[in-house]
Amino acid sequence: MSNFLGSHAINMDAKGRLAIPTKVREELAQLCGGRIVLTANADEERCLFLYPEPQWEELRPQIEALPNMNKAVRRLQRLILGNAAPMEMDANGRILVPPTLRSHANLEKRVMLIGLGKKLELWSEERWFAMLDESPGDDEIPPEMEKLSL
Amino acid sequence: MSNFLGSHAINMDAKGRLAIPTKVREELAQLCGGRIVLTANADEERCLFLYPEPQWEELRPQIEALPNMNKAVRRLQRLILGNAAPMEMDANGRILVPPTLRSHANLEKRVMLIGLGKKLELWSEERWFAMLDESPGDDEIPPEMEKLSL
DNA sequence: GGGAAAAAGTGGTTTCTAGTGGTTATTTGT
DNA sequence: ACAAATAACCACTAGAAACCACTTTTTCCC
Repeated sequence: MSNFLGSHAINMDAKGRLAIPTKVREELAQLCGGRIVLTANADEERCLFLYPEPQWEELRPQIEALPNMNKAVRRLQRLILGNAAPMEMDANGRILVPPTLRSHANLEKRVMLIGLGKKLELWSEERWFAMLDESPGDDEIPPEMEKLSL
Repeated sequence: MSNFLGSHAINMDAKGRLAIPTKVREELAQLCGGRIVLTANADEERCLFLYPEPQWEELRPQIEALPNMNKAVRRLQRLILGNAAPMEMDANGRILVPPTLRSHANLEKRVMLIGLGKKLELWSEERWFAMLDESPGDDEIPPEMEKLSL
């Protein structure tokens, strides 16, 4: 089972190629033979999701099946399905980020790759740290989270 | 069962290596073979958590399983999972603190290692003593705490 | 109480591999 | 068919991690 953790600062070169860190690369290799799906996220946060193919194939039907008379649902479908790009790493463990996705998440040279269990997130370094510095906001905290003992 | 207690003042060298005090080192060795997970904390307090692997593996699934359409949940997941770094001590009982975590907790040369039962906390010496001087704040006190008899 | 030995803390060095950039080949579109 | 853009391949460099050596402190024994 996939279990991505930790944050990695990586550089995108002039051609839009991203070198996946060795640790992550090895996990991806044995998990899905390097076949991944890159897509936009659903929220206002403007980062990219990177799913190993099996995890993606688990998620995709659920999103497709959502009843979409609701505007928020249509938006979610358009963002996640409409931006999905299947790809493989090259011989050096790099992926080529499509220009559309690059601009969606505002990726320039300095990029953060964040492991979140079953998936990874790609952030522009600037936005990642800006997000962390923000106040937690005043969304109500779900009871499952209240019960945690860290 | 782990039961870390007490505070230790330790020094970080120029490469970001932290020598774990012998007492703690021995506890970690027999508890988890020296395999630990270092991560950021979830609050505004800006210190690091140090979990023995078994304790971490108890906590991790709970955080991954949280329903994350909620913003506060996503933030928690990104902080705790997204900063988690599994590591082992080197031959001299030292750990290498990743630069990201170093700056998250503002760790420089002088660092405090605090035992809190199942986990340890890492603080910059400066922030540790500043926190102790602060007033307790005005969060409402949970009923479990009200019932304590110290 | 003093000295010696062992253990712990500290800093440096070397080696290897991951990351980076460039070059060539191939494919696609005009 | 030719040109441009994309993809695969190859080679080099810099940084990290493992290894090693030295200094300092503490403890035990004489």
